[in-house]
Amino acid sequence: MHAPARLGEPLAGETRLMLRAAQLYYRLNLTQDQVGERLGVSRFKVGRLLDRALRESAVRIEIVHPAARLVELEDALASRFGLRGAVVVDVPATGSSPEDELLARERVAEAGAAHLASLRPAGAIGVSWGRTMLELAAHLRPGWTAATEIVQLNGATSRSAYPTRAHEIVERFGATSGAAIRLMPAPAIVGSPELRDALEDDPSVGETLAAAREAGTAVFSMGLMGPESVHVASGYLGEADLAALADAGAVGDVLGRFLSRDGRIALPSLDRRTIGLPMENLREKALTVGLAAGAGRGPIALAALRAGCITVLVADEATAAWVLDHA
Amino acid sequence: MHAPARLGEPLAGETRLMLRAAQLYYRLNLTQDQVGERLGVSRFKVGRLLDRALRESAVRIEIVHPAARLVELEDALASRFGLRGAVVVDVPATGSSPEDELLARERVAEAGAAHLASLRPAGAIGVSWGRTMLELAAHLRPGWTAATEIVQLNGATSRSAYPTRAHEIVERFGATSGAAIRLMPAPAIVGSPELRDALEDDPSVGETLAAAREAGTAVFSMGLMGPESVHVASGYLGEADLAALADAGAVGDVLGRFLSRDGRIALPSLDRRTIGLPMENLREKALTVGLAAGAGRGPIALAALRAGCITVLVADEATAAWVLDHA
DNA sequence: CAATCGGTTGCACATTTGAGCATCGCGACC
DNA sequence: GGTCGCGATGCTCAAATGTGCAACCGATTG
Repeated sequence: MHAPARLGEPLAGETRLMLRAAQLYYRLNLTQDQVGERLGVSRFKVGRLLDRALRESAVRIEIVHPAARLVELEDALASRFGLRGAVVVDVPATGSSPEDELLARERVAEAGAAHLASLRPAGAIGVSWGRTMLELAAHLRPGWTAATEIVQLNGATSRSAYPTRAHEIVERFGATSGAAIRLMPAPAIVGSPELRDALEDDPSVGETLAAAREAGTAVFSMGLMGPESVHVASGYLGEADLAALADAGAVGDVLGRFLSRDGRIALPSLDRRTIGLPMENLREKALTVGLAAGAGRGPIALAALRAGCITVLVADEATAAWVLDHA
Repeated sequence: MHAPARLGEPLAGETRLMLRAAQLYYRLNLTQDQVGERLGVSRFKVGRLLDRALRESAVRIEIVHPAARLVELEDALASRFGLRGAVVVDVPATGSSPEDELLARERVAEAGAAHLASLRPAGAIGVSWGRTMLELAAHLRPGWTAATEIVQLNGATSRSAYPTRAHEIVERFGATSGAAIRLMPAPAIVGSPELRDALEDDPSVGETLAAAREAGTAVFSMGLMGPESVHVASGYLGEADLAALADAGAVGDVLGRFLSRDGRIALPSLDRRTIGLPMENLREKALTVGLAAGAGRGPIALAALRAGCITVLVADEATAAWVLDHA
């Protein structure tokens, strides 16, 4: 398109004029009028000269702020996946050591809390649990929303020594907003579909589940697939389930629902043993905030986006970049 | 002044907004109104955000055209020395081999011819001689000026086998413009002040000299000091004169007048033996175009500028840069 | 020599942007 | 609890800028 004046070519007078105009206009901040006066041409010509300079990219305008890349990623994510918004967080260290994971979680959770507050969600808000959610809850500031009810979205009562602390999360959401809370007194995953159905039919769980379906807003984090999943630590998943999930191509979970790369339920047999809001109900919500923090979350973030269950994604830079790279 | 957001700091929402505004405004060329609409803020706020982005240099506007540097040098020269104009020419090779010198001369002469034509000088035009002037004359296009008379500014009849070709230059100036010509039938430098005065008093030289004084415009090149000076080749300067000039700190010549670094006549005794327009008359002209082409011309160009005998300088990039560096 | 065509110029007018100013909200300090 | 001051906001109005259009210039061609 633009043939840059080769060095050694005689410089056309027009080009000289153009560059001089650009210097006066952009460096000295003169008006086009003043530039025209100094150069002895009309302001219209100056305007056209500047036009040309821009078109031929003789002047370059670039955004050099260190955070510009984050904003770019946010916009790219939002437009690529039709999101209502995206928040990409810069995390200093991007390794996968426990400390780095912790840091990423902190930063993403903090940004998630701030962004969630800025959205001022009303009515009922459903929340999941997990380390990132716990961190997010810790960052909520009193009065951040005027929501009426906080509902736990999926089962969490631990059967191991490692507590899920789901109640802490829900309580913190409630305490900071003044909303009523509704817990879900059930494990995340049980041994059989029949037991799952029985529990969900029981009012203790069923009423919470109904409220979860009604909530207009959902906030959840994305979990890794593998031995480091919280579901393993919490005792919901055993070796056999893990192996079956791996065979089925699961990449991680959302509300205890394990997804494969393409965003489908990876292992329906397991899904039928999972207690909590089903995928299809999550998809229907007006506002769903999904958090992905830490190394290896790219695949599940992408899967969740493909599943269409996210309207606002909050992620660290590496995860965001991975998602866009592989979309 | 501006503390760039350190990586790892939580990114203030304001900054996000600022960067987003900058992206939309500068990259997508939306109006501030449209940006405001998309970002949900007033156009005034957008304006202020963009202001801030500019002040904090989060956006950088730079002129990247390869010739931009030339224009910068031109402007710097013009303002530093109060010139009416300056033309700096890009010369591909900037060594000091004979071929490089030739190339520099060609390019500067070509640019000088073009610029001279664009100035449309009227009335009488005085010209000097030399290799650069010969080249310049060759580049003059018919009808380049409506001048009435072309006057040779200094003596040139050669006493060696190496001709000065001054008449060719003057004739070419005349032929391309239709102006009458006036040659100066005298050597550049003679053996004694008395002979100089006698020649200048003789009508043959005196009338041309008078016309030279009257001319409103002068065009001349700058010569090197040393054994490679055209005055040595033409036989005007001997070993003794060269040594004396060197002792006196001469750096080059203008119209056969050798100057020291500060722009003064380096060796008055030699100057009194030089035939042609004196420095003080050159200074009085409304328009004087001085050409400096080739390695080592920096010092004489600077000296001539300091002498105040140049209103338009035409030089190669290296010379221009040298002058500004040492001014 | 007239006709025509592409490209450039300046202009009137609409849009966009900037500057100064009154107002508002909020926190600090009496 | 009042009020003072500061920063942020939005407004009006003027300046600056972009756009479509008609006139014009110079070159080419029938």
